[in-house]
Amino acid sequence: MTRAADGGPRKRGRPTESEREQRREEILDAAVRLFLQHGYGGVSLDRLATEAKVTKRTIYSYVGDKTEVFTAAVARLNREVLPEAEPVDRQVRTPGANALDALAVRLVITLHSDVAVGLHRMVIAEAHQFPDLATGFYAAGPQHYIDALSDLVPCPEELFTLLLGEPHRRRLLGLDAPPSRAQAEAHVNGVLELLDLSR
Amino acid sequence: MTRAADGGPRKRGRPTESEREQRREEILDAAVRLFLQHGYGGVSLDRLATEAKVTKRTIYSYVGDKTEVFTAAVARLNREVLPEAEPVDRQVRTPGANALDALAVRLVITLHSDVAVGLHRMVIAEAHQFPDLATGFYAAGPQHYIDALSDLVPCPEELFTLLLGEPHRRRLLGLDAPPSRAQAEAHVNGVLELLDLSR
DNA sequence: GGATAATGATACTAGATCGTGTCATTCTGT
DNA sequence: ACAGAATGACACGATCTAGTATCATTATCC
Repeated sequence: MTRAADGGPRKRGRPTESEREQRREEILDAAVRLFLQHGYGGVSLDRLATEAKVTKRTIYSYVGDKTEVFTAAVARLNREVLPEAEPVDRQVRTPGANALDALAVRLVITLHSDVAVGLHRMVIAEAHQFPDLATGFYAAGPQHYIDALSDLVPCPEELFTLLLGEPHRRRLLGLDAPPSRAQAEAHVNGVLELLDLSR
Repeated sequence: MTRAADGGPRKRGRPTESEREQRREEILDAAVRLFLQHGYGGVSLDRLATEAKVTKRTIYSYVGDKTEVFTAAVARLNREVLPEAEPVDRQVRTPGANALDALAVRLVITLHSDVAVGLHRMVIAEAHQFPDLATGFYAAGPQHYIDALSDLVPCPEELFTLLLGEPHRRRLLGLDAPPSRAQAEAHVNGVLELLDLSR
């Protein structure tokens, strides 16, 4: 157990190899946490260093400058949110009567989560400064889900838009709490009926 | 013709009354321009002062500190984007066969404009720091349009969501250009047919 | 005409931030 | 055991920024 785990001051000097392997992960963990909460401009490297229990020079040697830290944090968030859609492929292979329903509910819950909404908001906010992140986010997020839906319905893009809907816009604006599972299911049912997709 | 109009240095000393009336407008014009392009954190008061051809002290006496300038700029943008929806009321009073179609096209074009998308993006980006702006934006923007649609269709919220759709999400991410009128009309037709709202 | 108010130009304070430098300390490789 | 690599603690320089102060200048009020 490293001393970092119990919050004490990290010991000086060259780290052991096992510590080195955790180092970058710990830095990005802290970066994700801070960027989600305060945005790119609201996080200083000094604060990130303190939060990750590391010095700025270590951040530079493990990740790079602030823009590279942000890029790496967003990439990690993309991978963190995306796995929730992987069962999609299995669902497609065994399309039961409620496969669409199950996928839709999982999609709604996942994309309304604090992490997914925070990522979405962050990428929108910094789209000017980091256009590549916006491109990657849309491909790995919305487009990925739309492609998954395209095997199940004739109007995947419209279905995806409606599954997020105004509740998701309000989430982006910080006006709502994430929906409960019951609320997500009710929303999905309403959308599927509206599009005549109920079985 | 004031000297400000031709870009020269503004004369010193107390301004005439007519100059005073324009002063706040000029400051907010510059603020809107800069905030839309660079976001809240990307605009310094020095730059705003230069752009508005005014000194920082004048900004403070006419509008207030940076947060108040931002609030005033967003309020002005809200009023700037919203008037496009006012003909709604007249349309409602004389619901011809294509009243819905005309309103929908105007809504799509307006809300996909650079100004409207920039405002939307800015409010999302600063929702944490300025939650009241997010509330006001949603009421004056999306909710306003949804209310207008509620007199014409049984599913106004879903129709509104679809009228923006994925193209609007991509606009927020800076991935697309604003749609042409022909593209907007085609999109509206597709959405109205999908929802069985075509006359 | 004289007092007062408001402004531009300029400088300044105080603080934050990015990125780098120094030095003692600790681990790795040989 | 010993040289070199990597780190924490600390400091530093350069830059930027918000907000305020000073002083000459110009308009308004009486």
